[in-house]
Amino acid sequence: MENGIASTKGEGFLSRMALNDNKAGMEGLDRDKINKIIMESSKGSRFYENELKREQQVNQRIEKMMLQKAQITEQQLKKAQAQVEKVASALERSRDLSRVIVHVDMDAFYAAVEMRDCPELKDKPMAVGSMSMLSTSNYHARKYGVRAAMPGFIAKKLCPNLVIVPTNFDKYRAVSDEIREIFADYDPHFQPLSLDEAYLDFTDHLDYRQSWPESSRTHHFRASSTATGEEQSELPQEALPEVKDLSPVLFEDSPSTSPCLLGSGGGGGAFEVFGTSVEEAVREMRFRIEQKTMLTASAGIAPNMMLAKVCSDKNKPNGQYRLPSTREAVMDFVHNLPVRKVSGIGKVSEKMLNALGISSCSHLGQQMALLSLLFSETAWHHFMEVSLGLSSTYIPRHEDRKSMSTERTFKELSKAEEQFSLCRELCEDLAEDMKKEDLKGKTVTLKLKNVNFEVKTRALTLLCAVATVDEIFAVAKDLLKTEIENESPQPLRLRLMGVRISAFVSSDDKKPLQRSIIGFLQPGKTDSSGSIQGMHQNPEKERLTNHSLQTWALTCPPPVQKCQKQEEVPWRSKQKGLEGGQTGEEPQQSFFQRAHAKRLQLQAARSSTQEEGHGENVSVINSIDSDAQKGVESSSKAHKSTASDLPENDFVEAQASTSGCGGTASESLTCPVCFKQVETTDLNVFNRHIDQCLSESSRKPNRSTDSDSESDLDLDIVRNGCKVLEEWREECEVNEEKNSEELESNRVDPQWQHGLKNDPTQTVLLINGDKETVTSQQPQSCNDKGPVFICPVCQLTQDTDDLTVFNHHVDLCLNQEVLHELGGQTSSRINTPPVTNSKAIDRGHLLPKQTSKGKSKRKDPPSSPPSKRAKGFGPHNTIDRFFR
DNA sequence: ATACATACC
DNA sequence: TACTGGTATGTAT
Repeated sequence: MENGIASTKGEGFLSRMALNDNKAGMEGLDRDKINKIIMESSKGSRFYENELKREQQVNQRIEKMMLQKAQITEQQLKKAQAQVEKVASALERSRDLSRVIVHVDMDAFYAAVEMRDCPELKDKPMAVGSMSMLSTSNYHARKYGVRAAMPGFIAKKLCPNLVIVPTNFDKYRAVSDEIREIFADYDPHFQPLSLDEAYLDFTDHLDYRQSWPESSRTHHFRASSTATGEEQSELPQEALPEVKDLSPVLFEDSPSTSPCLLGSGGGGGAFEVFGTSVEEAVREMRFRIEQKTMLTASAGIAPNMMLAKVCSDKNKPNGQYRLPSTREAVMDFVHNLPVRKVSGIGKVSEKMLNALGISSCSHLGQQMALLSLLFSETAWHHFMEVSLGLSSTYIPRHEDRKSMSTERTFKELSKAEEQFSLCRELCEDLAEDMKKEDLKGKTVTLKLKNVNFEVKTRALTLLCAVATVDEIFAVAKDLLKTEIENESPQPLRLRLMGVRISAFVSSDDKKPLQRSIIGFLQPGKTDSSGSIQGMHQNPEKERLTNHSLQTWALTCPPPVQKCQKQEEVPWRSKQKGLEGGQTGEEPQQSFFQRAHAKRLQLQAARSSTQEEGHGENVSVINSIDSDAQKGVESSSKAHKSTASDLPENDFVEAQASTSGCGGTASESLTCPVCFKQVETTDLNVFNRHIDQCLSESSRKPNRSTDSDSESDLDLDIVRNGCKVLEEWREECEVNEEKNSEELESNRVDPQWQHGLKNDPTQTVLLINGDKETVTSQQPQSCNDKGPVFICPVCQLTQDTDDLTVFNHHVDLCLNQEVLHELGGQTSSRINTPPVTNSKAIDRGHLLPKQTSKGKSKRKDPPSSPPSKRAKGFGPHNTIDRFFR
């Protein structure tokens, strides 16, 4: 079993350091010679030593795997084989070849832009970046082995004439905007992967295109001026003044050249009419990109994303490749495809697979049984898909960002003081960025890399979302301080520091962020793949859902929200808007948080009408945002004794304690699914109960939603929230009585706070205002004198106080609405192959698809646009059923 | 919830 | 002299 270890690649080179030549433009290089230079340049460096260490870790992993492999019995293998075959056939049944997915990728993007803007560079080997690191290189340089992610100084050794141009991101961004405009003409929902890359679903475009007149498929060669903004979308058919076949950045040795350039000639008014086929459409798109930016792009056309991506590489640069939409062609294509070509399978995975004798996708298929025994479910399912040439056929809309960070590498930094001030700078930058996107997050992570390249991350999750410099720094500083202390008396010898913030909740607390089931039904796009592929994510979501519930039950109420504005009537929120409301960022919030927010809004709305009675409460509610903070601030002062400067802050753990509403008091917990009291305080017991409830409810009849994405909140409340909140309220009321006198002190209870004194303006990170807020206003929510349920769909008051009955009514309403809506727009895409693997759902984990590709972890939606999968809600699987 | 590793551009 | 920076996700604890 030692075999695979170092021998796999034949060389003694560290696999992680060796040249990675599986890139366009790097075929047939003298790898050995190049690797030798790379090694010589690196050997002995701290970087190298660290790589060595990491390589050994990987080797150990492999060793372990091989040991495991050696212990597998025929029996097990056989059994695994059966299992694998089952999954394979289910996957096979789900194969969807009906979509036309295109992956477009600009050729040597940054380098090409620089070459375009500085013709001097055109015939020279050049790269963009610095002596320390290159972002990309032109094709000329690639012949020397110079490529992206290689440090410039090594590149220089490989190619002494290499010209290194500093990056100019603003420029690339501008170009990126230009090409994205073009992308949008072919798929308004295209998904950018980076500045120069995107996935597009051409299916719809092609439908329309069939009936387009030639004039709409005619495109002119650009006038020699600079790229114009709009260009010729559809209309222009008349010759433009002067047109020339400007030939942008060509790659001298590029294998192919844009055909359209050849026939054009230099006369005035040259244009080209493109056909109606996919290839023509894609060629047209590439043509337009070239005319507009003087840069070339390559594209891949295939029935799914993974394949499209591989295809775009095939005829790069300045080429395209189409993989026919037949199972035959796909299997054939995949047969000899090296696993490393697949996005998501990187150095390490490749090496592990290699150790098992797997290098191509066909091997992958042959070894599935073994793989299923050696890898996680997620992993082997992914391998399985790869081997079958399957992946998502649905291009997820751009998802909201999940984190934001900034990090910096520098010359060794060992003085604590400097480290703190650097940390502060990073926080300033980060806060600025956060502000730009109007975000707030609850988790702050500090990243440190020492001079030996060892990386460490330290995170802390707060109860309240933060966004300002002071808030972020307060946390980061403490994290840093802890690390410094841990190391002392040695100093931390840092070479990099970074700060990240995640666990976003929207900054003005009104946006839900976590769409629930309704998100599944967004109009516009519907995944026709459905079935198994669609299910991949569901189990995962089930888990998440479950998890949110669990978490909720035992933690404090969500942060205080802005109470006014927004709809007065919860149910009435936004209506439709295929793209509308949910586009931007909607950080995440659990269903309960949203429910809570809604509730506050309700109260606020109410308060404005029925003054008094709860006058005080009202004022509390209305001033929460501004006042609660101050209140806490001042209290915190009282509590926090002395202020301190940078390094010496108290570090108060900001762990959420148990049970909601501040108390630890409750003897029983309310199940958010069945609404029953569960007589326990044991989290595990309670969780088990919820699990059970969830799996039961998931077996029940269907439900669904309308196609909007945010009215779901309202729905959630109706469905589960009210009752839950009510009980919750009751619980709180009890607690309130017990605690009302302690509220003040609770506010500053160290447990809830994480303060900072450093600066003059004391910053308070954790505010426990929710508690008071919630408790003090409880007595209303869903009803005062008995529940009044208004159906969020038909808007009619329902004459029942039985939640179950009410929910049933809503279900019916929704089903009708959804059917109506779907029938009206995408009837053709609702037909998804029927794959029912309720097992998967119940298991909560089976087939947790992860479209590999670090980026595309996106799980495809079950049968319709994903946008956001439900997290704060249980049974989405019923939705699946509904749509299958 | 954390920490660390992998991956991608 | 010199081996990035930003984001997401998977795995393990």
